[in-house]
Amino acid sequence: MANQIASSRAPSFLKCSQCSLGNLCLPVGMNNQDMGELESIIDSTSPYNDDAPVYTAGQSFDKIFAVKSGMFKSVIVDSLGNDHITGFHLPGELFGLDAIHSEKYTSSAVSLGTSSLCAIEYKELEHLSHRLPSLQHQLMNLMSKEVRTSQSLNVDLTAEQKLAGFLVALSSRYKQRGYSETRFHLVMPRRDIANHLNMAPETVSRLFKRFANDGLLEINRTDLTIVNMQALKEMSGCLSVC
Amino acid sequence: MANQIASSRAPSFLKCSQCSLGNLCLPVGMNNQDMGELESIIDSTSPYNDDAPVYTAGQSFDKIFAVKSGMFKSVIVDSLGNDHITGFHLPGELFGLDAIHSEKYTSSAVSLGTSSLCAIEYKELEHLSHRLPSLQHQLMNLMSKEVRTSQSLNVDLTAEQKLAGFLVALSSRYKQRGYSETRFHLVMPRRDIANHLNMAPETVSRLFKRFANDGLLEINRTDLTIVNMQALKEMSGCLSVC
DNA sequence: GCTTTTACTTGATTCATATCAAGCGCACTT
DNA sequence: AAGTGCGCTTGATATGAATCAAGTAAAAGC
Repeated sequence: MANQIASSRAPSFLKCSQCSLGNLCLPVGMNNQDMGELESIIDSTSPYNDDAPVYTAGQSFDKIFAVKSGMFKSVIVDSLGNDHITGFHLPGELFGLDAIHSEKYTSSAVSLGTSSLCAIEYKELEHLSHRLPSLQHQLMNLMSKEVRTSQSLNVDLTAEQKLAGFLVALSSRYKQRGYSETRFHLVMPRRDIANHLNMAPETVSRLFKRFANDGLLEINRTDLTIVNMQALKEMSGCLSVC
Repeated sequence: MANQIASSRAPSFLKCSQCSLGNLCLPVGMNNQDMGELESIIDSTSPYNDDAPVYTAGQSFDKIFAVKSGMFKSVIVDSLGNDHITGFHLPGELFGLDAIHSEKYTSSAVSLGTSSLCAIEYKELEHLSHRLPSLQHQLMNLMSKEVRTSQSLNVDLTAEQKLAGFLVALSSRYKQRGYSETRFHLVMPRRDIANHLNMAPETVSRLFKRFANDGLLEINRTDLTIVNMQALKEMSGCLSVC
């Protein structure tokens, strides 16, 4: 299965113990018995179509979510109504964690293409993690990682560095999931990449062209092949990678 | 005590139960007995002088810290050696949480002026939070808040909006701590404000002048008075506030 | 008390990237 | 197969903020 091109096809796993994402997701470090307890509070949702919302900013917070297949994005809206994409979520990644401290979701989550989720009642998760140290440990690890990822996005970089870093980080996340690190589909439109990295879509387009001209990558619509990973890494300034 | 101007003078509290910051810090929601247990794993450190490091990026992670008095900043360094200030930490705030998921501190922490800290062995804190649900709850809340704060800093705003937002957020944090929300000292130099907000120090200087000319605030060296809070809030686009 | 340093201010110029404005091409419709 | 729409590309121009370059003023050192 490794090194196939990442797709948004949804395998219909039901149990954490049978899920191939266990080494990335909540069950990291858990024994079979604990995993059984975790499974008992997890709901599998029906698939989400392209652009389908999981929750909307302002709704009362109750669940966090783990991506089973496909991709989701988190979006915050400022007071002028401008969107900002705070992150893209790949299989095995959690989202909704930013809402814990408030009673409401502070961002909206939306599916990119067809995707599927596990839903976890946060109250139950919190309760269970009192009894399962390994679960609590992993939850803290994931939160800490999220803090760090957001922080490294704040660093002042050129458009070139930001896009290179984005691609390298995405590649690395696909690799962790058993997909090819050099060839994958860009599920999100250019507009979304641009928004997430705080640049104009035109800039993303121009940079892709330059990267291709310079032999760093080949790109055709959503089909991306990284040709010179090392150069991309160096260009990125190693913001969230290295 | 309320509404005095924030200073870096250090009150020498020893116990959480006697600390005025209990309503913001880790003990939120804890009963006296639980607080006693928490106190048993907390070390009070000797004061830090201006620019004194608490830890340096790369050091092995063992403790997280809570600010008792004064202010600290967290700094990450990219591969080119450029610093980036990820945050300023006021009394009652925790830092070091970004290091949990790795074995090492990923940022450096440095005192601004004379400041003091509580130090908490993370292993012990994690262990204790298995037994104290309220502690675990508050820890998750604080992490979640940190995620959200970092995310809102990523939103694409003009220099004007960013600086206005920074001042409004700082004001609100001082207010929570019982200090004046309209008048306080900017402990950090312009250079640090600029770095944190990804702008040039010259831009910060020019903006302060413009804000003063427009009657939004009065500023003299480090002494800041906010004259028109409403206008500043509106200008900020309500990034991390509202 | 004078010099030096450091932080900050102010003005002139440059530059990276946004914005504006067409145009292209693939996919979906009918 | 022609029409339509949307996402993307490409070029020309505008602009916000960085950089460069002095100059000022408060604090620190001698």
